[in-house]
Amino acid sequence: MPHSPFARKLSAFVALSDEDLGALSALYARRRKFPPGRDMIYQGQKDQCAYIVAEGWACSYKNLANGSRQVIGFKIPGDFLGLRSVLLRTSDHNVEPVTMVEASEILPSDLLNAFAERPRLSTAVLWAASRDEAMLVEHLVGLGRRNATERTAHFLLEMAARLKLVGLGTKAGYACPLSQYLIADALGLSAVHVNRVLRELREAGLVTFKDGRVTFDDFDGLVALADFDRAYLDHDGPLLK
Amino acid sequence: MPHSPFARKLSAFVALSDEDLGALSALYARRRKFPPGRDMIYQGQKDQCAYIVAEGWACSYKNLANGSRQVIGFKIPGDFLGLRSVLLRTSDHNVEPVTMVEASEILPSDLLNAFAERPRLSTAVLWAASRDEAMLVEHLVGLGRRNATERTAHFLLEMAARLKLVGLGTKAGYACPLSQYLIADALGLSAVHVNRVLRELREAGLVTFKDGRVTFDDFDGLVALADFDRAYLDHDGPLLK
DNA sequence: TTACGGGATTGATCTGGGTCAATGACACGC
DNA sequence: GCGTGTCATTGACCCAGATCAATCCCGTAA
Repeated sequence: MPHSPFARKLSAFVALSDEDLGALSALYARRRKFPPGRDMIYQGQKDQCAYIVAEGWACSYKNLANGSRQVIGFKIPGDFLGLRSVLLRTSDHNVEPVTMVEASEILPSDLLNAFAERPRLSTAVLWAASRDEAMLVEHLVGLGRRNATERTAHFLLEMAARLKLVGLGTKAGYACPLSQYLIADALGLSAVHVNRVLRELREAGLVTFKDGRVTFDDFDGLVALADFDRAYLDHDGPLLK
Repeated sequence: MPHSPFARKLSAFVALSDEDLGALSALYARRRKFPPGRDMIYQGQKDQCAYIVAEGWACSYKNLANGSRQVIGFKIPGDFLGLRSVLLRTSDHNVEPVTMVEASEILPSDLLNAFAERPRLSTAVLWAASRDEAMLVEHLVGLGRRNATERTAHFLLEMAARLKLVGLGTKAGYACPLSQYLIADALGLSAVHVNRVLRELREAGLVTFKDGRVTFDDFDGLVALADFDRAYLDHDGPLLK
């Protein structure tokens, strides 16, 4: 089974036929590279393509009138990107490559045709979208009701769980290319305060964030502190067989 | 066209055939009532039904370990409810009726069958989910980067725009059954502070929130204060014809 | 008619996290 | 070898919004 990480992710939820898988891989024939420094998707842009990330990290964000910005989420290999922009026809956010990103481009028309012809594929993508939405909800809850420490701990754990699923991390830690500024924009904090919180977590012997790497010193302790429940990232076998 | 508000909403985006519409209305044969006081959906519940709200307001929320809670969003007539719970097979949140709610129950199996047989319906629901996600993103951005006043103003405007779409509000105002406690839990603030912010907005001649009613005294001024852009709630004609 | 309970309202006080400012530590292009 | 830019780090101080504590209003039940 020479499937892409994305195909593997979808198959875990909705059993896809060979035809479905064929239609899926036909979608992403065109592979593109995006160096950091220039956004892949711009807010307000119409008829935007969608992408499936193959390599690298990206982040989706929104700029506010008051000059600040809020990072909505980070995208890692296997993630779908820009689905909302395609369906709503105008992108409501920007996407910026954090590292060099390699992604397969999907034309809106191809995507909609595939949905029309391969209903299972459509359900599978709807599932993937639901999973993304669950992460969004967790993020929202964190911004609304968790303090800076819990929020940071939760964030580091969520990334660990997501990366582990695509083989880019273990319970011990993972490579993390994010600056403290980016993390601050994701967590609704200032970079200065993120720095302080990371120090606290390190001094408490919970996690170490250093030189582009997150190392868990006390995984269970961190889970307890963050009240982290990974249920929202899991699933237990295909819904449709 | 004796369509439900939900069918009308979907049709605005994806042109649905009579067969599609038939399949849609077959889905929600069973109408149920939910009085306030008992949740319609519980976190952790499996094999949850989905609902389409016909009457009343509900709110989805999550309880945290630290005792606080975060309201994810409010559901009004025409809204789909519990789609994520069906697709992920376990509900990650609670849904509580704010007023008496009337809703059509949809069995998970019926929903999945309808998706398999009516691809357009599936795409239409995916669109509705994207629209909900756009609201979620706006909410997240508000919690992360807007201050209490902007956040409150934005919230009141968003509800106005949504209610207007289903004929429950005008530019002048709308009936709003929410307590200040509920609004606080949605905005990540304390009820006391929501009260103060509402007073400020009233004294500034922008909006009045009183006796279960929101009245706009200076709509444009409020839009300016909140940096409100309703693009994320709009769409311009069917994507699929 | 009184008691009661859920909201709304306001004042007083406290604090988590922001802001400002300075200093290091590298990695680069020239 | 030397500027220059980006990120990390730390200290000093400040403020938006939380918390605590009353009071009020009003609908409902006994």
